[in-house]
Amino acid sequence: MPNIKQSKLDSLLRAAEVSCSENGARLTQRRRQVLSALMQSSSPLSAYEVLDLCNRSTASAMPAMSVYRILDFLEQQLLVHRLSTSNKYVSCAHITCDHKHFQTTHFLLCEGCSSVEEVDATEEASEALEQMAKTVGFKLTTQQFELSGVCTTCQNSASGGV
Amino acid sequence: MPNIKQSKLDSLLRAAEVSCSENGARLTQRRRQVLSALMQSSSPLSAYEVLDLCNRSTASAMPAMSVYRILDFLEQQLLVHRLSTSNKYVSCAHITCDHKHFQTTHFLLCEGCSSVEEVDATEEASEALEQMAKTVGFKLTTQQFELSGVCTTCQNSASGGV
DNA sequence: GCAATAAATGATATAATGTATCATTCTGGC
DNA sequence: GCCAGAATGATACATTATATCATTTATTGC
Repeated sequence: MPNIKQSKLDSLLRAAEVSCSENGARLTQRRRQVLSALMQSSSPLSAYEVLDLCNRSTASAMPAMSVYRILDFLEQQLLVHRLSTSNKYVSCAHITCDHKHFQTTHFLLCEGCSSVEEVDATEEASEALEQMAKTVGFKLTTQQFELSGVCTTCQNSASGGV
Repeated sequence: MPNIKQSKLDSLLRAAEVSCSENGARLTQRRRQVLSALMQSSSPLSAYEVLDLCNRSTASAMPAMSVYRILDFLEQQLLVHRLSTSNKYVSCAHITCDHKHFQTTHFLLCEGCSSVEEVDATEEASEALEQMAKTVGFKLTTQQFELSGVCTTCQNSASGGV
């Protein structure tokens, strides 16, 4: 059961297709299948979870190898992000808008419902972190972090969401 | 070849032993062996890298299972930290001092030499990040991040260190 | 349209990583 | 020494990831 409307999914996939072709890449059937699985999930998925979903929705079994290859591709196309703390994948929240990725996107991971919120780094946070790193001589090369917390919904439903 | 002096290693291990006994835990031979391997490494090690090191230094082969168990133990004792982005382990930088861990320790990971610097979060950084999360309704539960960058040494040796 | 070429996927094997389970050994308290 | 619990050994297996080569599918130049 999709967590998003079909119409929404369609428009996302169309936008993804456009985005690919602008890069001279193709959003093939298989790639669309993988991307679609991620888009319909409310939480990040591991490569094998994606695989299972894909193999549930169609008759022709996809090999694990393909999933890894396709996830790599989608990540390069910035259609999908890899969360390194959990080693899972989420579809990018900015596929339909003109949002630019300057290595300054943070991911807020809800411990209750496993949902992910993709937010831009604030100027203050970036500077404070850079400053902090500087005190030990470090120069940050990325401003893309994964922060654990609790989302609004789960804060309200004190139990911790479902 | 150890990257630290034997005397330094000894004092670290002694401090670790004291720390354990204060918690009613024991730093056994095996645990000491694992911890020692991490202490002597200048960069984080995966569980299997630790295993290899342990099995190189002694005749009696340690099973992988033990390494995982022992790493869990050492992590609980705060003698070792697990880096979730790389799924590797580093020995704590504050074993010999009275440093407290309040979930506010950041890890700066050098892309050049893979070294790790353990730093306390600054007030500014913590607040800025909390504020950022707040804008989307998130409440952070931890302030322990892993930031990629380049350390002083590697910045100077432009090649990227070795 | 069609061959040549490149891109993408399939298929298989295998490497690497992590966990479950039960047996055995070690340790401290009595 | 004996016992209970902690720690480790040993084995099997589950999960995750990659290497490699064959096959299919698309693209390009003609």
